[in-house]
Amino acid sequence: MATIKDVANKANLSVATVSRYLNNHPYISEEKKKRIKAAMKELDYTPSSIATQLRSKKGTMIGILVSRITNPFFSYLVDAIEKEAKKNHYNVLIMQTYDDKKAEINTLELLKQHVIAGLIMCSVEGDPQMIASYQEFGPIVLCNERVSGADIPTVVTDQKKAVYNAISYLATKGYQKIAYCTGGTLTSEGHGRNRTEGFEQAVLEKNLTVRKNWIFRQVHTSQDGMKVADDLLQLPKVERPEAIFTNSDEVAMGIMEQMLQKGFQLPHDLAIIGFDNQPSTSLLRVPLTTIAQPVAALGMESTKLLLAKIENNSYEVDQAQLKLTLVKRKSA
Amino acid sequence: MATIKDVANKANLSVATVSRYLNNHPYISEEKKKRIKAAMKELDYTPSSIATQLRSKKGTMIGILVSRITNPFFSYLVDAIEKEAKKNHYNVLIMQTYDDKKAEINTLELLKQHVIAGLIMCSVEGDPQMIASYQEFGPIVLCNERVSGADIPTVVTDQKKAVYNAISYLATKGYQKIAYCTGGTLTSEGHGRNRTEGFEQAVLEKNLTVRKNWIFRQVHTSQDGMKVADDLLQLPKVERPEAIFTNSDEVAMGIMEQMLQKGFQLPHDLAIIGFDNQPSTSLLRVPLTTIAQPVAALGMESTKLLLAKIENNSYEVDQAQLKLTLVKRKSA
DNA sequence: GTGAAAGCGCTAACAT
DNA sequence: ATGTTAGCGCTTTCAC
Repeated sequence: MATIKDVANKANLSVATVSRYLNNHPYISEEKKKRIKAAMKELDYTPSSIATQLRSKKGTMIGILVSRITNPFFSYLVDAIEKEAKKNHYNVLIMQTYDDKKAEINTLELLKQHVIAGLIMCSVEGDPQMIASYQEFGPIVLCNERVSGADIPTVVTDQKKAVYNAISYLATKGYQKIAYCTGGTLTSEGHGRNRTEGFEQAVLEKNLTVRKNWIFRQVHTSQDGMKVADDLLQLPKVERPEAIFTNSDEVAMGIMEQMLQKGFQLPHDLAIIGFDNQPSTSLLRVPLTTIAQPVAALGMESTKLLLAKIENNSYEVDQAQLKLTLVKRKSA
Repeated sequence: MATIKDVANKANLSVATVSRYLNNHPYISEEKKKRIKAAMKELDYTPSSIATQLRSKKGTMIGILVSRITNPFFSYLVDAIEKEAKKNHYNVLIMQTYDDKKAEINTLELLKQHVIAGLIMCSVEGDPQMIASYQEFGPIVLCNERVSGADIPTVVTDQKKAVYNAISYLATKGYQKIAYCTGGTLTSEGHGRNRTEGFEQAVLEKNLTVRKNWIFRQVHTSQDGMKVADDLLQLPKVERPEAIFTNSDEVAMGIMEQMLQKGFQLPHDLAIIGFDNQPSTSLLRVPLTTIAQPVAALGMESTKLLLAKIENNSYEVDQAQLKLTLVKRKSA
C-alpha cells in the first residue's frame, strides 16, 4: 500500500504539502496540485483512515444500537440512519443488544475506544446515569427512547397521545371492554410507560372496562401473542374483552393467527390494534389496524442531531416530522 | 483520556510492559500485573482502538454490504453475521447499495482505507474482476451471490435445484401453464440465472407450458408484483397462466394483493410460489407457499470463512447447513 | 507557498 | 522478566 510518503517522493514534494492537498488547504500552487494528483493516481493511493483518525482525533463512524435488527421497525430505522450518515460521509457501525445490558455496555465502550465518534441508541437497557456518563467520550442520542434522571439528547414522538387516540377510536367504534399488552412491566420507564399513560387516560375519560387479567406484560414476539390469545380464550366467554391493544404488530399477528386458527371471527370476536404498521400488515387475512411510527423521520432527525453534536454545531429537531398516525384497517 | 503512558507512569513501569499486559504476553510477574490493573482502574483507561490498529495493522471491523437492510432476508443475514462476528470480537459496519454501483465501490474503498479488515458482499453490482482486485487490501466473501470470471470465495446454496423442485411440485399438483418472475434480466449472472436454469429444466422435463408474456424481468418490490398481476389480467382469460413462480415474497405478496383485490380466488385462479419465507407469509390471507433460504447458516458460514481468511486460517464451509426447502402452504 | 520535524497512542524488535 | 527505542501514516506547528 502506498503511503503519503510515497506520494510525496514521487511528486518531489514534502509530505506536508501532500497532506495539505488532501485536506484542501488553500494556497497550494496549481502546478503542484497536478503533480500530486498524478502521483496519487499512479500509485493508486488512498489515505489510511486509521492514521488520519489517530492524528486528527476525528472519527468518521457512528454507532447505532438496536435490540434486534430483524425487527422491521429497527431495520427501517437503520436504513434511514445509514442514508443520512452516508450523505454526510459517516459510516455506520451496527450493534444489537438482544435486550442484554452487557451488550449495551460493550457498545458504549466503543465510544471510549474511539471506534465510533457518536452513538444513536434505539434501545436502552442500563442505568441512565451510567449511560450519560459515556457522553464524556462522544455524543449520544436516544432515538425513540426516553430516560429520566439523566440528561441525554432525545428524539421522540408523542406515544401517549397516539395510544390515547387509538383507544378513543375503539370506544367510538363501540368497544367497551379493552385488553392491553405492553412490552414492559407497566411501571417501568420508556415508551411502554408513555403508552400506558395514554391508555389509562382514555379508559378513564371514555369510561371503558379493564380487568387485571386483560393486562399482559413483557410481551414482544408473535409467540407471546399466541400465548396471550390462549390466555384470553381460557376465560369464560362473558369475561373476555371485546378489543385488545398491542404494543407491536408482531404480538398482534400472533394473537390474530391463534384466534383465526381456533375458528374465531375478527374483529367480531376480538378487535385488534397493532403498533408499527409493518409492511405486510395490510396483506394479512384480516388487515391490521395499527399505529404507524414516523420511522424515517426518527432516524433522520436523530442522525442530524448526532452529527451536529459531533461537529459542534447546534441542531433543532423538527418535531413536525415526528407524528404518529392511526392506520385504520379491518381488524378494529 | 488516559493513555498507555499514563498507566505506565502511575504503575512505575515502562509502556512496553503495560503493552505486554494488554496483549497478555507471557512472563509478567504477578505483582506488576496487579499494579498495572490498579493503575488502569484508577485512570479508567481503555486502549485506543485506532492507535492499536495503526500500529498492529490488525483491524477489528468487518463490513457487510447489502442492497437494502429493510429487506427481511438481509436483516436476518445481518443479524446472523453480527452475532458470529461479535462472538469473535469483531464489529460490523453496514453498507447499503440500493443497487448502485457507486455505493458498492465506496464500500470496497473502505477496505483500501483500512476501515474494515474484510468484507462480506451480499449483493453484487459491479464487474467481478474489479471487485476481485480489491482482495489485495483484505479478504472478500460473497454471500448468496456468485460471479464468474473472477476468483472470489463464495458461500452459496443450490438455487437451481430448489427452483427445479418447486416447479416440479407445481407440475405434480397439476399446474401446466407456468409464469415466471426474475429480479434479473434472465441472461445475467447471479442467482437469478441459477434459478432460471432450474425453472427451464423443470419446464422441459415436465413438459410445461410457458409463454413469452408470462416472463417478467427486473421485478423486485410488491409494487412490481402488483404490476405483474395487472399485466396478467390484461390477457384474455384463456391466455393466462395457472401458476406463477416469483423471485421474492414481496413480489408474491404484491401479486396476491392485487388478485384478491380484483376478486379472484387463490390458488384457484392463480397459484403463487414465493421466495424467502419471510415472517408473516404464513399469516397472509392466503398463506404463501415459498422457498425458505437457510439465512442464519448463510450468515454464519460466510462470517466464519471471512474471519478465517482475515486470520490466515483455513475454513471449510459446511454445505450441509446450506439447504433450501420448499415450505408448502395454501397459495400453491 | 512549502518543508522540517514533532508527535497522536500503541506495538515489537532489540537490549539487558 | 522488563526497558529502550523506532516507527505505523498522518496532521500540524513553526520556520523560511
